[in-house]
Amino acid sequence: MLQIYNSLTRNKVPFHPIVPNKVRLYVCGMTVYDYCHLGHARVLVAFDVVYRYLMARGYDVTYVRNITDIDDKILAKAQELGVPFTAITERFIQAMHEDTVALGTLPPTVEPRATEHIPQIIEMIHNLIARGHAYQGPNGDVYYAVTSFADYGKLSGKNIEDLTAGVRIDIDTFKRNPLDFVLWKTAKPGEPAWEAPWGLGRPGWHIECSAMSTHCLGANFDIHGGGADLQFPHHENEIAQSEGATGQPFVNIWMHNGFVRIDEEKMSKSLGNFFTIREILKSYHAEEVRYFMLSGHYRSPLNYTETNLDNARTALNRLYTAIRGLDLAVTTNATESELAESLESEFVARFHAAMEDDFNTPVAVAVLFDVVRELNKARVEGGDKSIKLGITLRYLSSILGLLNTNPDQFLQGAVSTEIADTEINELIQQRMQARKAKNWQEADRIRNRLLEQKVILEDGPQGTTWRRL
RNA sequence: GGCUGGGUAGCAAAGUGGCCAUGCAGCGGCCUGCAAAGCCGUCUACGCCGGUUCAAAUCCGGUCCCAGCCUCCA
Repeated sequence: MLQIYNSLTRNKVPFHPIVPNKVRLYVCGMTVYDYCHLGHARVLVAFDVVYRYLMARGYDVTYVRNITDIDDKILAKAQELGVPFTAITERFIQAMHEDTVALGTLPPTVEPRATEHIPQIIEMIHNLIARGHAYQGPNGDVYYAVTSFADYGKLSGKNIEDLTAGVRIDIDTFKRNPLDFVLWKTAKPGEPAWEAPWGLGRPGWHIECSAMSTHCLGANFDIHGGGADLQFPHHENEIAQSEGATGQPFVNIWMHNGFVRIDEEKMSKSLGNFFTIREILKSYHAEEVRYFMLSGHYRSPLNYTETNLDNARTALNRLYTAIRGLDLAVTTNATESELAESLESEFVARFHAAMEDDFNTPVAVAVLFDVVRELNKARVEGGDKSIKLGITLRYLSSILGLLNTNPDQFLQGAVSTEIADTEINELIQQRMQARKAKNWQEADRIRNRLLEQKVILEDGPQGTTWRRL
């Protein structure tokens, strides 16, 4: 039985989809005004694994991940560069897609954009006003009245009194309550704007997610995810908006992933201590980044260090080395039931037990290494058992989005420009001659020379193979 | 100040009452021309102080430290 930690109730709950066998999943995606950093990579990978695992369990999953393509920061950047805001969003949407492809994440079922859902946003604001949850201020902006929603604070464990006590004094406010937030923002001259009953303007940040999720998945759906920093106020406000507008319960399970940290501090744009995905990919294979993310539980903080990425590299090398040279063609795109005869059920069961416990990837990964040990032992003997273990390893890894590359390609792949494959092979040939002549000094000289180029040679019964460090 | 989480060996990271996590690194051995890879064995743990229990890293109380949210943020 799959158990998922629900941020709303702060405990693990058995997962029962609202519609049997169907899962509706919404994840807050990116605001596209800059390149994605490792923190974004973590959300992408964490929910990619949730998506993959739910599908592996046989669920028909609708995965919605939105794009925020209208927002103050986007407008600020457009102004700074003197270009239309769409030039900014187009550029960074494309960059984001490049990053998601590089990270090996599956594309979501739908990727809605705020600017393409203005009618739905307007309709929801209209409903909120009609139901007494929203009002138009003297400045023309439309606000959500937090005191009109009795459950406000239920997700983040806050209450209106405490929040009010700590609120900053905002002199030019047109809000009835300092905690009220903008649903519709009146456009200043020159700003992009859409027609609405309350005048030309644009949606506030929180309303778009309510409108898009409801539009794509219905008023009540199964799982809503995002980074832990979105829990308050963003997700709290989404609940207030959606439940206020529809009168129905909004989301059954809220999932929040932990942060990526640098020097024990949250990685974020505002702190300026971030690495973009594309920067990291200059030094590390995307799969190493993914392994690094999965080596910790999705709710725990994850400390970014080069040592940790290097550890991910050696760990992944061990996994790939285990299946190198095995003929596992049969596994391509097969489902678990199709593969049943080819899998070692004990490891499959342990893997599922780990994943069913709130997607416990560190334990699931540990199972992979147990498979590796058995596999390496079986390979000495040869025969069917090693194939079966290899298929098991690759199948289970695929659920985590790992080991999808050809092993030789991965182990010999260059991350940055280094010594060319042809030159490596030439040197290996030279060394082979030296070894035949038992000229060990020359053989070792060549091996050391390659090692300086971060190429490791492995002499086996079938000849010499190589891999990059 | 209010509210969440967390402190596990050299590093990373699970576990949550009694038995092995796991990966890397270290040490010893096997294998190898020597290595590498692999296999076998092995050493470093549960922040601190009390308590409950036959038994606690795991439960309870206290205490110290860390991170996050309360402002845009994945």
